[in-house]
Amino acid sequence: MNSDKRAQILIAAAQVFARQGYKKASIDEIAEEAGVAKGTIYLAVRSKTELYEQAVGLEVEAWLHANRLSERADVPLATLLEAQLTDEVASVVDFPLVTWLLTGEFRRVLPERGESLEALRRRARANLLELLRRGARSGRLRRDLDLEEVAVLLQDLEAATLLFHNHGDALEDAHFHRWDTTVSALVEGLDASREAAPDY
Amino acid sequence: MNSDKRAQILIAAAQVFARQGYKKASIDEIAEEAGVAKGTIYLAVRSKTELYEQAVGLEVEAWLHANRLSERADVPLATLLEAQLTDEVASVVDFPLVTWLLTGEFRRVLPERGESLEALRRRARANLLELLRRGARSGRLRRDLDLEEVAVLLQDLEAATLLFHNHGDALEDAHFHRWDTTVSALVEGLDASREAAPDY
Amino acid sequence: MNSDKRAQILIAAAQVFARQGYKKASIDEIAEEAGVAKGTIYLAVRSKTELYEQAVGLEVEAWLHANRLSERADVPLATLLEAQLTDEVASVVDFPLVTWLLTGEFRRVLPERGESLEALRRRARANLLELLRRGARSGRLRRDLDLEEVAVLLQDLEAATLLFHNHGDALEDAHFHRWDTTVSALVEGLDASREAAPDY
Amino acid sequence: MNSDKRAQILIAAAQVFARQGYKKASIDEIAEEAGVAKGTIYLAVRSKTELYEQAVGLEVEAWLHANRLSERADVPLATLLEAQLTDEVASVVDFPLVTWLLTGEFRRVLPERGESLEALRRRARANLLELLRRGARSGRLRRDLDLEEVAVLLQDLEAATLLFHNHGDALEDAHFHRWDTTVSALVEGLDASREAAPDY
DNA sequence: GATGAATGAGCCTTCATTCAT
DNA sequence: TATGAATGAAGGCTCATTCAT
Repeated sequence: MNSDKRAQILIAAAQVFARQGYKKASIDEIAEEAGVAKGTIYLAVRSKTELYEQAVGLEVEAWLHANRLSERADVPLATLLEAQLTDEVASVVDFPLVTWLLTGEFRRVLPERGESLEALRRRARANLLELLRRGARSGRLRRDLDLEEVAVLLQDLEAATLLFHNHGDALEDAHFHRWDTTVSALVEGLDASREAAPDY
Repeated sequence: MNSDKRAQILIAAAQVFARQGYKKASIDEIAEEAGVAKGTIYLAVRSKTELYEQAVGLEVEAWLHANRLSERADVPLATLLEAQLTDEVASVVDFPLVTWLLTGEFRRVLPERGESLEALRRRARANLLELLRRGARSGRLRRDLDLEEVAVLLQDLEAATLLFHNHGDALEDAHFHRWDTTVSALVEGLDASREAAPDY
Repeated sequence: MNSDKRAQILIAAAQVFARQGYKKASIDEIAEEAGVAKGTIYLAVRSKTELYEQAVGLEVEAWLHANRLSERADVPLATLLEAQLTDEVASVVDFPLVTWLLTGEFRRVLPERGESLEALRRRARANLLELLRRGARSGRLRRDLDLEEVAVLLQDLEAATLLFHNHGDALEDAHFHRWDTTVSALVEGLDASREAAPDY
Repeated sequence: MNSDKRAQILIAAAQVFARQGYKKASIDEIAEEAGVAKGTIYLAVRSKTELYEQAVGLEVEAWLHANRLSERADVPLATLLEAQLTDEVASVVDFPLVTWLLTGEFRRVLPERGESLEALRRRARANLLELLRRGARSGRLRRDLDLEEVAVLLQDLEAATLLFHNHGDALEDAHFHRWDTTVSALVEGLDASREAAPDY
């Protein structure tokens, strides 16, 4: 299986899954969207379940790449983090399956694949985690933080915000105002200078 | 069809729909959950579509009843509204189909039943609307407000908040802090003393 | 089970079977037509199959009674036979299940009840057979005839004619002209004076 | 869908429909008769309704082909027509669905497909109509005749006769005697020499 | 006896999956 | 490797039949 064709299938699958939902999406429609025969899909994946997982996985990678970290080192961590969070949330509209992953729709569709779900969510935190690690290496982060845990917290914040986004209504302005405040507060709370004083 | 048995079926349907999603839920599983035979389902409803609508409808009623208005008249409207919004949002975790209704999942599942969707959403605004009407009758609300429109706004606020709630995580505290602010601002904006001056 | 109610059910069944065909007719519709509950039907018969047989049986009896023989003895046998055939054929439009019985539709519906079919067809020949027997007793019939066989022949003639009747079209006039001829020829062929001469 | 397999399915369907009637015939039984899986049926047709129509259609074609016109030009039209009618009627015993079509059973089964019924009946008149047209071209037919209407008349005659045929019994001889007379009369009535004199 | 709610086998149809080409 | 015809399990729905009242 040529890698291009494989990607072509997964992209088509992502589009159809986004359009129809998991159950209603049919292999027939995905094959047509991809411009291949039905059987070819089963050369790329073993089942519809795996097709869904792979499609989500590919979209996560594309989303991560679209939001990959810049190498600029002269910008304060707080600014970088806030920009990263905002960009990831804003770009997710082009990656609907990432929304499903972050908001838990994925779990409802494939309840028996919780493990796969967690792996994908973890992967989706890669950029944030890397950013935190850089902050830690440069000493700008409180040293008592579990970076994984912080990344999870930030991802949950993204998830919640992303859900807001889906409701393009009058609340959005109010929400984005609060968004700034929240992110600022969080990022400030991570600052090295706030490190808990040892108990002595 | 005995009313109790009908309710029993609708409740079972609500559980299975909540667990599996609309498409994946099977009449067989719903019948087993309800402890009746498959055919019995069709004594209560005419189709799976109607079963879904009725199950959502019943859950809306139960949710409205769980959050029915008290008759206390000595409490300020702003306080009552804020409490009502908070209660409705907090209780929705026990009524997953209400979540689907408010967040638009319903529309994805039954796109051809938009009318039914709107009717159910309207019904789900009943408590808020009644509270606003009481406020209007007692002169504590700006008279130039379209109460229906205000109720829609509040319902949208609930929908967004409710999506937050689904992520029972560390963000909750931060969120509830913002919640207070938002509701307060909204309710204050409705106050009679802010009424637009007539144009003369 | 009161005999009137039983008849009421069988008559309703006959009407619905005539309207819908065997398979499409539902016990529900028959019960409603009869003005009884579904369960009551099963006090009268054991199954839909039996209901069909009984309904046909009742209609055969009603049809035989509507065409019962007069006692006039002074009329030539040929005239009586011709009148009897014509009357039976003409009256069958009010007894649609008799049509089904005679034309074999019955056999297609209940292939495993061929025996019952034959019994009903035999019963439906009762008037003709009795007329033939009277003719035989009064010596007006060739003595070498098997009366049962002759009755079958006449019944088949009825069946064919009856099928013609179902096509209320331009052929009818032509057909009735031939009908006279055919019946005359047949009846004349039965005349005692034509009895085959012994071979000696 | 291979054309042979499609025909195989339609032929099997025709057999089962002929055996069981439309309602009682099951897709399962048809699939088994055809030696294919149930799903394969739905590669050939979209529904049981269409399967029935196509099966009738195929049988009509096979019947028309079995009775296709010879090219002999030296035979009188009356003789050709009589032979054609006799052949078509005689051969219909091998095409039971054609019987259903001509006698109106089709209409009882699929009352909502009256249009399809008419199209099939029209198609089933193709040979007769072509023969009439040849007669018209060679001047052997009254010129004031609507050939379609004449074909309908002949088809109705076939339908009625065909019903006779279904009772392979002692009446047949008598019937065929009348058949000759009727067809002769009809065909003679079509003769060019009987053409109505113009009104002047 | 009479009722009709309840049952569940059986039907048509869909679609994920397989496999001969 | 790629195809798509073929498969058959599974699902929504109907309706003959049963049985508690």
